[in-house]
Amino acid sequence: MIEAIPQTQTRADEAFDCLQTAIVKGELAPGEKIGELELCQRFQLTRGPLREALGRLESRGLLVRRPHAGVKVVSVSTEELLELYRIREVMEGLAARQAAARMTDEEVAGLQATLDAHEAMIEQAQGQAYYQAEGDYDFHHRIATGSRNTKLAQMLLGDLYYMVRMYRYRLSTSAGRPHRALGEHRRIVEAIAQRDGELAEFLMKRHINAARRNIEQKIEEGLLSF
Amino acid sequence: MIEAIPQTQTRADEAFDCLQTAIVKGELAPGEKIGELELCQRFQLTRGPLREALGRLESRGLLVRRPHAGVKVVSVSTEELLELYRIREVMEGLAARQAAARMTDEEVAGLQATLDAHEAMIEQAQGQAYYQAEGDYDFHHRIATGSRNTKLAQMLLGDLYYMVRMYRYRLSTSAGRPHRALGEHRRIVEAIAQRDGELAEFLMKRHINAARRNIEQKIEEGLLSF
DNA sequence: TCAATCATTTTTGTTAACAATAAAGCGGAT
DNA sequence: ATCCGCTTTATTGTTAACAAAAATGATTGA
Repeated sequence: MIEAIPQTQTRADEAFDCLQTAIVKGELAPGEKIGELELCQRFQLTRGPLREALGRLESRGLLVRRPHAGVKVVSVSTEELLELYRIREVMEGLAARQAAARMTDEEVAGLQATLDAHEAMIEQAQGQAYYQAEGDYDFHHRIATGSRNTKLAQMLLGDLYYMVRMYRYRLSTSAGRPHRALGEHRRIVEAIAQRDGELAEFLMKRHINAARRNIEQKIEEGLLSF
Repeated sequence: MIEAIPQTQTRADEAFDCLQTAIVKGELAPGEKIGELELCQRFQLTRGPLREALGRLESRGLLVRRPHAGVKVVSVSTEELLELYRIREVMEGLAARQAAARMTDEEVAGLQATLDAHEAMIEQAQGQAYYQAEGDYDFHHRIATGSRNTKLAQMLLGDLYYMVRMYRYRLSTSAGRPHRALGEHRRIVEAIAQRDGELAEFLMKRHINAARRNIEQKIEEGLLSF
């Protein structure tokens, strides 16, 4: 009974994780036709589990698959990234509202703690992009789970966030504006702590809206062209 | 070139479709442990494609799968159905807003035509539940695609609507209130036709909110207990 | 020289046999 | 009699061989 969790990770699960991170990190070029055999020897597995993983990834929209024509990673555009942010705006607004009503006090405290850690990280490391992104991801992750809305959390954590991260890697869009984002995060947590769901929703929507406009601006400046 | 679309439907696709409809229609009981072999001979296919389809369905949250323990259809609760409507409210609100800005005039005309057909159907058939549900589905379907937001449409059409239909079958929740819903639909289309995105979003949110409260009321009356 | 058709070859889709794991049933001991 | 442990068994996970389809390349005709 040393093993508390049996959790026999199946090969298909491994394949799914490996491929997902590989796609998100851009190690697999978009549009590139990629063979199953190649993937097999690359990730050290056989075609059965691989195909199962491919099916899951296709279902999630990370790659497209034409019968007998192979798989290729989805092509991405800046327009689609902006559309993703529009979806995030309404969904995470809902998540914040429900989180304000349903999060336990302990969860709220944990949320504040992550913000403190995040602030220290920014000051110390001058806002290194990686930790910045990681902190941001942690924040939104906690609120999504805090909503206690199973399907909502599933859609955000399982679909949208992976998509956003993929686009960000592809377009090398660092989150930018670390201090300002942190301030917005603080206000959102404040509203949640006061159990003010409407305010939390409003602030979260404005927060994501600002992030989207920030990307739009960069595009106009030609910094994100590709 | 008689064949415009090659579309070699693969067996895994067939399996996916068959299983999805079977789950949605409630032909597979929730919680029931169901063997792969049983599914194979039931749908006349082998385990390879079947497993691929199972992976996709698991990824979409229609069934859960524990390693070596088999698959079972997700259990559902009225609370989760209400949560689905909360998600629909914000997502379809967004869809309506974007549809107002992006739908072509032809699409708007088509939307109005479906509403006319729907109205005729209701008067003639005294609002038979099936056609009622079908018309409702068609309406929301058109707006989702009309938003021109690829991921949004994918999430609504590929995930949420199947979920909602499954819950409705399980809880035998007929949509109810056909005339009132039709009127709400008309107002939404009106707003879209006038390219008033904000109004369309507001009306759509209120429409879905009303549907949710209708279900809540039925639950309180004990009509939906199970 | 270019185009079109046919054969080759690669790659995907499918199937069936094999291995591993967990559930279930049986037996013994307390 | 009940509980614990072991063995059995059935089901899942995996692998490799097989079949089919499409892309590629060469050859032949115009």
